[in-house]
Amino acid sequence: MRSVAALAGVSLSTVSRVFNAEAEVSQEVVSRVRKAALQLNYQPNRAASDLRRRDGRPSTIGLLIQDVANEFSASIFRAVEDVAAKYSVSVLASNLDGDAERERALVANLMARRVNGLLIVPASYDQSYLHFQQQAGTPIVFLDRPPLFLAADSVVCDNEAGAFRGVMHLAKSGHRRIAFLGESNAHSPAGQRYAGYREALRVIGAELDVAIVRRDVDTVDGAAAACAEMLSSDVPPTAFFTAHNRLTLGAVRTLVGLGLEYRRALVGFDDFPLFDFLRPGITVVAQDARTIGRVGAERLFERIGGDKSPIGQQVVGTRLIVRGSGEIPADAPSGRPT
Amino acid sequence: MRSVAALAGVSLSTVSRVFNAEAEVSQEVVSRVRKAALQLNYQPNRAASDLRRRDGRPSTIGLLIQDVANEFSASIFRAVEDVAAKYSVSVLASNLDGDAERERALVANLMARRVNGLLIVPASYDQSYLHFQQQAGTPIVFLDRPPLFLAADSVVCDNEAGAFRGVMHLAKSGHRRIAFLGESNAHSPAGQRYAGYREALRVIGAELDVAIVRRDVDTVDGAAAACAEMLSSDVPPTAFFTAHNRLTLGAVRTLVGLGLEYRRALVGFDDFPLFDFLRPGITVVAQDARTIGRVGAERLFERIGGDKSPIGQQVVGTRLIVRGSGEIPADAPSGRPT
DNA sequence: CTGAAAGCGCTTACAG
DNA sequence: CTGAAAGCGCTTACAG
Repeated sequence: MRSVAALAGVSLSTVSRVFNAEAEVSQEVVSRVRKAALQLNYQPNRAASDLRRRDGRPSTIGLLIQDVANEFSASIFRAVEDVAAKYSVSVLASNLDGDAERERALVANLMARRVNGLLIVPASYDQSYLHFQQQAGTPIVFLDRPPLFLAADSVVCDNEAGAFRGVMHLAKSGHRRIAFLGESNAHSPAGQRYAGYREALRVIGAELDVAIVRRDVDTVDGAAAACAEMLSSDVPPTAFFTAHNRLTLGAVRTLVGLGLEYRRALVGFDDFPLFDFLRPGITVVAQDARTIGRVGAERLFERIGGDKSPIGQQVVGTRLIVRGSGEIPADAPSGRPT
Repeated sequence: MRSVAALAGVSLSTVSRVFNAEAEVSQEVVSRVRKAALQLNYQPNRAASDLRRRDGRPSTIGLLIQDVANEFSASIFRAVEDVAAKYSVSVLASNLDGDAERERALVANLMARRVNGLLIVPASYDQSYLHFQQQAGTPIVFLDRPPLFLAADSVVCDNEAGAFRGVMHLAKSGHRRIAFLGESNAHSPAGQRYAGYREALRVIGAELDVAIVRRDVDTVDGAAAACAEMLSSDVPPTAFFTAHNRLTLGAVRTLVGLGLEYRRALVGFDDFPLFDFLRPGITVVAQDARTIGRVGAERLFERIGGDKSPIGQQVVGTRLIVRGSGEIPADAPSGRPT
């Protein structure tokens, strides 16, 4: 910048003005400076200019998600980036993989960078450590999971209501012996989905049988095994409710493997690509990650803009998508798989 | 920082030393400063420290991909972030959606931020504009597509060889009338995949029939329609080679819709979730986005580290995954669909 | 409309 | 081992 000023024969202030306000600088000088800048291949340094500017923040937000290789995380990222782009803000994104320590390290990093705001799908159980960052003036919005031990905005989907609806949908086809497969992470949405399952059982007056409830399944293989085990029991379930798309995949694999895909009903929480291409199509309670990301990002930008309204939780609805697997009747041929 | 120094009764230099080198500062002073920092809830400002440091770069790389909602882009992002995390470097990522203007704007933004390096899956046709940025000392590595009108490192998959292999695989089951569906973007990998297709036809001595070649299909619906049209012709193809997973989806939809999924062979380029769950499973030439991202990121960090070796292109192999759809014989019941 | 000066929050020789 | 001073590349009152 100094050399540009020298070459154009003006002061640093003037060069700065040319690259910002543009107003109150004469045409003649503007073109002289531009020419010099071009000749020297000058590029303004954003970091330096941010530093001197009012709040000294870099027009960047941080985004901490679980794993961008997941549909859900990827959709959130995409929606967030779209909103951020509208505000000419960049996104610094990282994957947590459920690692709470990594979360803390990345948050510290983002704070040292003075990001304008933070969007987070937390991996940690306790987010009270973020209180300092909030005090320091960094707005934080939680996605998918509400904060624990911290007052902050959040955007979640109606996990309990969605699960309830999914299980009631199975009951509508006559099912009363409905298995539950859920993730182990008790403080995650999995807990609420289980609550919805229990509530549905209560409403239809079905008994809760721990033999067909598994709340410690985290992988496709685990779900496939759990599903097979339940099916080989003396009183196998006539329907399955899987609380995560990964677990739905496992259940599908086992059902297809045993040739039972048209004999046992299945409703999954969370959609997945090609679920509509399978035969039968997989009936799901779909959550809208795109909307969760968009709404969360918009909330964040309101906060960044100075919005002081009370902290709140926004709930994004789920949608039951009927495709076949969830409408298989309870009186389809039963008994042990052959 | 100033108040920390005041509270601890030391100079700014000392505070700075405590938060960096840590060496040559007495234990007593260190603890005094730490205490003051804690009390004031002090957080160092990375931007300011970067500015004063040797190269003034923010330990950040830029990543421009097409659309993180795509499996391919997401896998690249994930691999790049993993490598960057190893180097304690953050990733600023944006989606281009094939928009060349957006690409230029985002590149300018990243350069103004003085990112340490740039990874790009270009949307533009001509990347000569990046020459300035290279001169300014920002290493650039291309992913998926080699640079045009610019000398830069790149990591691509063996598009032509992969397509060749996929088509040859179809020929092995007796097919000679093999349709091609490809994207319109001629300077993208689509062009090379088409070249592989043509080469395979040449090798097996089959004639190239433009009636069953479509190089302007970019959507699932478009592929489904093109596939249906070809099937309803007087001399329909006995097999399909689709040069993109989106197009493979369209072909599958049409084949299943017409009940022909076991009568026409199909090999697709690029895998997709659940292709292994479909019946028949979809045989694909899979590219390894994860490896492309990892290798590209590692190359970038070598360059950032000062590596001056000659610019080069690294080719990541593809893998033929046999699942059923590609092994359907040419003499399966043919004729017009009923 | 333009320039000289101070300063953003930090680091880095240079003294002591 | 510690401090005073200069400076990273820019912006912003304050004069003129």
